[in-house]
Amino acid sequence: MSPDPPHVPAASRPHTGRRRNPAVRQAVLDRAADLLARSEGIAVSIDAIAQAAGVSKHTIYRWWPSKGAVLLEAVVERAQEEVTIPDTGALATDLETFLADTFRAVEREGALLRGLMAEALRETTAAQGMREFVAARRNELRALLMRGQERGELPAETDLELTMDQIYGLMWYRLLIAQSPLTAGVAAELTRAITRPA
Amino acid sequence: MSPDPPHVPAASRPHTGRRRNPAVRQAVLDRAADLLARSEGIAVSIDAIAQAAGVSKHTIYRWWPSKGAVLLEAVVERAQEEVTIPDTGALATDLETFLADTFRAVEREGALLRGLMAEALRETTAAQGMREFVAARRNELRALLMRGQERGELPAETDLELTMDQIYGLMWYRLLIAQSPLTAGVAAELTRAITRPA
DNA sequence: CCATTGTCGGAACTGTCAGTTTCGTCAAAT
DNA sequence: ATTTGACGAAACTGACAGTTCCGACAATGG
Repeated sequence: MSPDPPHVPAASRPHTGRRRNPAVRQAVLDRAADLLARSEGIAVSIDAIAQAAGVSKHTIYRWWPSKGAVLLEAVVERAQEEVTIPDTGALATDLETFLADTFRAVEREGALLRGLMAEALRETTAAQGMREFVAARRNELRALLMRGQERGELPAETDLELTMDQIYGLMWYRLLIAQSPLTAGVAAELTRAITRPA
Repeated sequence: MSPDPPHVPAASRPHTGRRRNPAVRQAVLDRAADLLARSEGIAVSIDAIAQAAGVSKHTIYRWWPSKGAVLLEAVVERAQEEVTIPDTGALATDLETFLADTFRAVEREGALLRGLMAEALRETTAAQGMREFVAARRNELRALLMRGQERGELPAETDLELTMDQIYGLMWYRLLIAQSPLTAGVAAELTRAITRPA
């Protein structure tokens, strides 16, 4: 997930030469996310990111293998502190809160996620990274659902993987295809549909 | 959906000059679909389609406004006769059959749909066309679900739009992101989840 | 038969963009 | 002071979408 420096100093010789400027990394990621979020539809070029960040293209390609990798890391960094995993003891409450938080974050960073998806569809490294990112998010949701299932709030025979596909599927579908909103109301309704008492 | 001829003959003067060669249209669409289905991951270029179809690029751009439009029409044409809408009188049976058929078609033309999605994410006309295509598919499913709802096989308060988002969402999610299979078993399980007795 | 209208292939062209390379500069560590 | 490596500037390559120009050819109307 983090950038892959091509010149890794050997363990024996700790370091020589000028050190990497951390401000560069941050500037690139921040401006990449900004540009992506702003320029709805139009693709964001590496040149544009470089110029906006006040950084040379060379430097970007020193630390990231491709444009997709930059976008991916920008998304991951933004998404990191967006959603907390609730644990109130009631599945319906936990799920609705989680979904509402997630949807809000997705609505805010929608253009960014669309741009990332576009990249993932034409570049293997971005696709791989995105699958890892998505898997991490799934793990959070799975834990939440399993707690509910263990408490008997969800039938034991419910296939959680399928349920998660329905949830995240709906989210991406609305984001990418239908372009319909992901409101708190949708979170509530979806929660009702999933936890519908048997 | 159909190509938009830039030189529409006026109604008063029926036609003059050489007529359009229908074989060209078919060759372009067929080879576009083939290339798209085959070249998993790598984008298909207009030059490649033109060469494979034995047609000049000029001719393609005479009849289609953009690459996305070509891909879209190729997909639509392939999808036209793939799925029939069952009406057996039992929602569970109808839905499972419909989903199994749909999933089989999607599995077969997965690369094609991914290519189309990539195009739709960076081009407005392709995105617009895809939304229309998707809406048409939704209408079929909606009719199927409504019949079941009227028979009381689905609670009256079930939001069909949300249900369809869950179904098509799962499909696209697996196709685009998870890259997990869409088997007949998934169709059965999803049907159970949707028609779960209250 | 012949002028007109429009289709088609070939090929050159423009513009954009990802990714590479070269060069010169500057900072940190020995 | 010398080495190692980070950085900017800028030129470059190659791919590709979309455009334009040309010349050939086919259908139609007179």
